[in-house]
Parts: sequence; structure tokens; C-alpha cells
Amino acid sequence: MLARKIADSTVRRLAIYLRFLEEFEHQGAGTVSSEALAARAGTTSAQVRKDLSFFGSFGKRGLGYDVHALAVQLRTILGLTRRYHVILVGAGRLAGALVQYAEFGARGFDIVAAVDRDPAKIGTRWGDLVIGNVADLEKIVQREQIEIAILVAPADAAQALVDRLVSAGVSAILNFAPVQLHVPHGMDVKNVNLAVELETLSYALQHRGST
Amino acid sequence: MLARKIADSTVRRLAIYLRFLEEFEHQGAGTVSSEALAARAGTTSAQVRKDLSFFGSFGKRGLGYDVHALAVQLRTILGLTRRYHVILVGAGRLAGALVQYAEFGARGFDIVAAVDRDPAKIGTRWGDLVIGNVADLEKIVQREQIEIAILVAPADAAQALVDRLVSAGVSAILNFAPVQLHVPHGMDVKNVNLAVELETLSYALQHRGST
DNA sequence: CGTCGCTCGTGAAACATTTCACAAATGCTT
DNA sequence: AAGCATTTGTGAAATGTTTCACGAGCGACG
Repeated sequence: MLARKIADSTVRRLAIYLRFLEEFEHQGAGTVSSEALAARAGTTSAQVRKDLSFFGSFGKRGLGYDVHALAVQLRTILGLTRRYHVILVGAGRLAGALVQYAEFGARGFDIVAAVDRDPAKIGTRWGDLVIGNVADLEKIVQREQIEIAILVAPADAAQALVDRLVSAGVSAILNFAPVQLHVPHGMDVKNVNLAVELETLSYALQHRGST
Repeated sequence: MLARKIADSTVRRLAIYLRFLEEFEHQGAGTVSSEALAARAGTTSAQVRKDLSFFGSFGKRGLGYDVHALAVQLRTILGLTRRYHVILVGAGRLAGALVQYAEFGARGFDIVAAVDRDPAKIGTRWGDLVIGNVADLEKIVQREQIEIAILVAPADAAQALVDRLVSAGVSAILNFAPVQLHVPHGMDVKNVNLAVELETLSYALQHRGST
């Protein structure tokens, strides 16, 4: 499906466009121009059109895009027409925050399991979710048919957990641990490091003065 | 200070190199090659050398880089030789997780204040931190000499809060709200959207099969 | 039914980033 | 002190991404 390699930056923007399309849809707008979408998303109209053009031509010249139809297209492109089972590996504070994160559910990502190695946490509940024992990781992944793991475990445990997740059949990992994970070819890993984000800000603060 | 515009991707990698340098330093390594750093950081040796070369030449040919000296250089480049006062705007679960996030403190980012609009939260404590009233935002920013704000508030409140943060004198914002913020020229905003990260994973899952 | 104003879709140009490849410098060994 | 094995620093080439600019299609309106 679709031979060309699409840039990560493009995929990211598509996800952002979808957000604003849903907002427009909610407000009852029937159509939207690339210009209007760009203004909302903080980019340019040419960029919007180019991004979309990789996947087809969804607009009407002179008119713009049908808000609802484009939203449907973007959901299809992004793989959001079905739901995904997600596991939280690690049950610390950040995991607790992510469980509550309504946007995940709204987008089709269901957190159906969480595990930890701390006996004090195992068995406790977060809403409907009972925290499982990390020793049962493989069993849980298979029972719950989990495709995506969110790794919120300490750095030193991360790689071993990833190896187990991979062999248990998980296909994609969102990694919050500050380490470079090694996975077999074909697996998808996305790293998020909040401290690095702050550091790019402090870099920017420092390199001012020639404003 | 330094005329050229450095790519965001470069700055990010520098922050990552610094992590691994500190790890090497901890292990007692005296020097490290671009090759070794690259292996750890998941990039190439040429990339490491190029990234560093924008800022000077820190290595010794035939030998590599002095681990400690390079770490010092990177901290200087990234603006991590001093501490920053940070405010959490919004005191939900995610904010609660960030307060605990040890890496922020280790990197020089001190969360010295948090505010919310919910009267039930105002006055409660998170460790040493007393949650303030968002009505006092400007007062708190000035009293605590805050430079960086982490915005973890609902999307509909985000822009108004940003306007107030800007006029109160905050210089940089890490934004978790899924909206495009408008700020005066010269302000730095970095957006983090965890749902978008998951969506790039579902995109990748969908676009497989020709492996 | 022809013209007008608008906006898409898209090659081509401009710009940015990464990779390559190699001369130059360094320490070690003999 | 010369030769050798390394590894840096960096222009140049290759690759990737964004912006430009304009032909083509669409609906509205007289």
C-alpha cells in the first residue's frame, strides 16, 4: 500500500490537520481551504496541499476541501479507522497521567493493560485497570491482543523489556525512557524525551541577543 | 553569539549526546570517539562530528573526545550551566507526573510554582509545592522570576494563558495543549502532543506489508 | 453559456540536512 | 625519528523537504 516513503514531518502534520478538521466539523463548517487549515495548523497552504497530494487529490478547485470527507480520508491514511490495544509498561506517575489522557481514547487507542515490577503496585487499580505483574508481560500481551506498548520504565530496564515485548508480538513502541532502543527491522519505535524538549528551549534562550 | 542558524534536529542530538557522555563519565571513561557516541545515540559518526563542528572543534585527531571536557562544552552550548525557574500552568495528572520527573531537576530545570483554576486544587500541596490560583499568575511569575512555562491546561484556555504568560515576562513555553499558539516574535514555543506520537505509530503499522 | 474569481494539484526551484570521503593531526611503537 | 594505526574536521556530493508559481478545474453570476 503506497510505495513511496512519506516523511515523518508530513505524517505528523496530517495528524494535526485532522484535529482542526474535527474542530471545523464540530463548528458546522462544510468546506475548508488549504489556506484556512494552514493558518490553524501553523504552516503554509502550499505545505498543506503538498502533504495531501502524496495520498491523492481530495479537494475541489475553487472550493477547497469537504471537511467531513477529508477527515475520513485522513483517518484512513493514519490508520485510525480501527481501535488499538495498548499496554503501559511501567506504572509510575507518568503512566498514571497517560491512563487518564482522554485524547488517546478519542483517537482509538485503548489502554487495556498496565504492568509494573513493584509488588506494592501490582494488584492495585487505576479505574478499571488492574496493574499486572511484569513477570506476566508476555501472557498479558497475548491475552489482550496488544499491538502497541508505551514504555515508561526506568532506563536500565528498558532494553530487556523491549526484547520481551518484541518476542511477545508487540508491533510498535512509544518510548519515554532516555535510551536508544534496539529492535528488529520492521518494528516501529518512537522516542519521546521531555527533558530534551526543555533543553532545546534553554538552547534557544541562550542563543538570543542578536534579535 | 554564533550567527548561524542551527537546525533543531542538531540541538536535539546534542542534548542526547550529553546524556551518553554523562553515562560514560560515570563509568570512568576518559575519552570517547564519535563512533562510540554515535552507536549509543543511534546515529552515525559523521553526524556526530558535523553536529559538534558547528560549535567548534573539541576532539583530538586519532584519539577522540575528552568525555568530561565535551560534556562541559555541550552544557555550555545548551545553556545548562545555570538553573531555570519553571512554572506548571495547569495542575492535572500530567502536571503531577512532571513535578516528580527527576530528570528536569537533574538538568537544571526547577519547577518552583504550579497554578490551576480549580478551587478544589488551589492550596493543596505536591511535596514542597503549593498549588496557586491561576488568577495570581502574573504575580507568581514575577515573584519567582520564572523564565519557562510548561502549559498543561485545556486547549480552550491555552491561548489566553499564553498571552498572560508573555506579558508577565516568560520567555519560553513548552506546550502540551493541542492547539497552535500565537506568540510575539522572539518567544520560543515547543509543542508536545502525545496523541500525535501514537498516531504516527498507527500510520506506520498501517503502512506495512511490503516488508 | 461565457466570463470571472477562487483554489487546488504539481513540477521545478530553492533551501536544508545528511552522508561521503579524505587530508591533517595525534599518539604509539619500534 | 620515522612509520603506522587512528580518528577528527570539513568541503563537496547526495539526499530530503519546503516553497514557489502557474496551469487547470470548479462554481457563481449575469
